[in-house]
Amino acid sequence: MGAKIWLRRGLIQTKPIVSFYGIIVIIYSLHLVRSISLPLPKDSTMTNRVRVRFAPSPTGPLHMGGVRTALFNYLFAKQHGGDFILRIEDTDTQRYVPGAEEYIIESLRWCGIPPTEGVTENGQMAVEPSPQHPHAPYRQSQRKGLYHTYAQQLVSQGDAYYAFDSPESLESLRQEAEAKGQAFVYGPASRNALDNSLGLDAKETAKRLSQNSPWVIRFRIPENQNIIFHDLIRGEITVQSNTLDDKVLWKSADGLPTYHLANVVDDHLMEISHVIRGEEWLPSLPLHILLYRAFEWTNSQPLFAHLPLLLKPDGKGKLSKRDGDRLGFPVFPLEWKSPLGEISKGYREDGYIAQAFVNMLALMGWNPGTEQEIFSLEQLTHLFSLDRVVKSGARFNPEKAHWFNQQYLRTTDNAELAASFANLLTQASIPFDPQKLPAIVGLIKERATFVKDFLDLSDYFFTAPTRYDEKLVAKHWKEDIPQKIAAIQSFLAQIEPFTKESIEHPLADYIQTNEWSMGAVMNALRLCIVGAAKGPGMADIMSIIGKEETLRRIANTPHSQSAPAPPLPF
RNA sequence: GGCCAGUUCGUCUAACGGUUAGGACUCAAGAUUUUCAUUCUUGCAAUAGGGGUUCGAUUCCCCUACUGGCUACCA
Repeated sequence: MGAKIWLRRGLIQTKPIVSFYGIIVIIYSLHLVRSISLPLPKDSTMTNRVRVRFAPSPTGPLHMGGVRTALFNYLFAKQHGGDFILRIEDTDTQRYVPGAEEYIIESLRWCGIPPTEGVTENGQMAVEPSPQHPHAPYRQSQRKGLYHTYAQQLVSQGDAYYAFDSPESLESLRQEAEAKGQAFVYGPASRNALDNSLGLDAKETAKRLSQNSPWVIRFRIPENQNIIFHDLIRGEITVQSNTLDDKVLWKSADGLPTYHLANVVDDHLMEISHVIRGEEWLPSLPLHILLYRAFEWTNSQPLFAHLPLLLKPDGKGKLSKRDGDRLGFPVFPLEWKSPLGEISKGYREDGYIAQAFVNMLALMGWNPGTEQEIFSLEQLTHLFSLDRVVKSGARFNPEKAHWFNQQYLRTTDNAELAASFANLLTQASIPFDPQKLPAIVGLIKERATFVKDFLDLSDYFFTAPTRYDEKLVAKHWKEDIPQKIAAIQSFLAQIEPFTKESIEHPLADYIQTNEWSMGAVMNALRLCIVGAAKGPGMADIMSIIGKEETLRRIANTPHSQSAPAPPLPF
């Protein structure tokens, strides 16, 4: 436990703590005599620079869970003055989706968490190594040759072998086992009876390989070992090697490595210090640990942290694209058009402020231990800690997402909001005075969650009411009202200049000196000007729409001049 | 089925052996306000169950239940 924390500290400090590591090594060896215990602490000669990577697969748009993983990587890197690398894991040629890579890059950019390495300024993946991008290329499909060498190395060391079993034969073995209520495992217990190079001599294997028969390379899981490893979030985990299977490292289908091989090789070559990824990878960690060991890279092996998953708002399982469609909230940061033309909502297009989205994501599975909930990216960078990442999955709550946006909206500058509101008004063909927009926005933004709410919240600033809320009419348009409104009309006509200050108190005084009910008169006036029970103070509204428009609206209110007024025809 | 991880209000979470178990979202009530909203106050609401260890367990250990992930020539 303590060691876990110390290990982390050791890594992120710049001063050498050789003797300290020495102690840890001794403790380890005493403790785990017959077990493989990894990771061992870093070799003190290596650089202690924090280097993390976000390594998505371009099989579709980046899910908000993926964005959160990227965010945590970004925060961790920034906090330690390290590097945040984007690596594209496109070794699955079957599921590759054009445009997904660009989408990922654009999403990170929108969220304000762009990678510092792997992507050049124009948003393209760096292909040629450069001082800024020393490990290019960062697309695994372009690193193919590299992996082959390492796969061969494992075979020649005896840590991996060629397997010739057809997918069909494996499938039937699986079904057989399933029929008996068991699970088929291609591993220590079964591999000797299967069609692979373990039972063949070198000549025979070479012959089989040259015969053009399809082959894969499988990792040879060692037998009867307790594999003990550490996760920065979950602590120590032990797995019995016999329960693992001999995973395919090299595919015959497309002649590319699988995730497991490519991932370990690249993390090593790219000098990754911490692997921060989703919990779905936890079951593969023992395999990865074994791979580091086989390559004898344990001294520079990264530390691992597996993040809890994001769960559906209701029901069972992890958050998926369908939940968004079903419940009406975005699951993706940006809108996505699939190659088939299917459109998925995005937070950006739905009107979310990027920082609100990021803030919400940061608090899913992490918290600083205080009661503060609103954080700038800057603050998050200072406060973030893997120690405070929660272990259990977090159910996503769309309502809380609204709340975050509401919080950010009200602190956003009026001029900035006015600019996006102006676009909205133009689209809706509503004429407006750009000069007045910031003031209007300032009056209504506390009532809104999104900029798009402004439309309904402020319609009366741009157009006179055409309908009058019936309930309000019944409640506030009493028999004596038309007379009083007519009097107020005359009173307002005398006010010059027509500003909030010149209206507010004089009007209140006028009403009071007449010994009228403030509520009754003001509500009736609101009915004339707004047509509904909404909006800021009447003086605010009237000063913005101007004297002329104010008087016109009063005059145009049905029955405002006649007295007594019949309650119809509103 | 097997393996791994998890389990505190409806939801997100705090409390790293001693608290009237705290906060936030949602919901409800009240106050303020010329309306709506904001704001403020209050309320509803939780330690999965069972065993241990301990003076004392949400916290440590074990069992059970449940939840999630993985179990592909996908990542």
